[in-house]
Amino acid sequence: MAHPQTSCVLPSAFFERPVLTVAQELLGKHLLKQTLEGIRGGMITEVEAYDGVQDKACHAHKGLTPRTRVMFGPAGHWYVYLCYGMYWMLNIVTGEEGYPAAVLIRGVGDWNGPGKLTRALHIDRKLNGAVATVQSGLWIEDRGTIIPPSHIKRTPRIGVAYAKEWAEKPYRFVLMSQE
DNA sequence: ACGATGATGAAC
DNA sequence: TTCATCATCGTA
Repeated sequence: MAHPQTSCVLPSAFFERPVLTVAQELLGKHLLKQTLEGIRGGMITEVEAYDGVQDKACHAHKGLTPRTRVMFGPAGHWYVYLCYGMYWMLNIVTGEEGYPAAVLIRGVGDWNGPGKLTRALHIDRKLNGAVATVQSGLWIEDRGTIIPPSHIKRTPRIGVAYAKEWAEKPYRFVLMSQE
């Protein structure tokens, strides 16, 4: 049997698609960070989609501001912001340039929760606006894992009750654990 | 159930 | 310049 498929760094074209498509397909991919101790990371297990100015839960709902500028830019760049004064949230920009959308990475490997994984991987504002490449030190790889649609659970997003009807949309994707 | 903790955007 | 709000988490 042939050697298992080699790792492939996701190219920007992967992210230049509708945010719901990208969010779903990010499950099973590997988030990797270059640290002083070497390359660390794990499989992406939970994500949320934030979709344009019409999405009341999306920061870009307020329009183009200094904070949301990265989301209006080209796909494949990191959008990192501080939440509740303590936790860094990691997002990857998707879709066409000028259309503000991004995927929030909420679960990686054994880290459950968006603030825990950024703390573990030392991800902070220095990566805001950077491109997801090996050179930038934070990237995503396809290691050949196939995720059947039946292993993906869709639910409303977490912590966005203020978004009214948009809070109910099933924009959260969770990889169900398998034995 | 609640406090830590600071950036953000809007109001004044 | 002040204010309410906030895509969270650990402790109680």
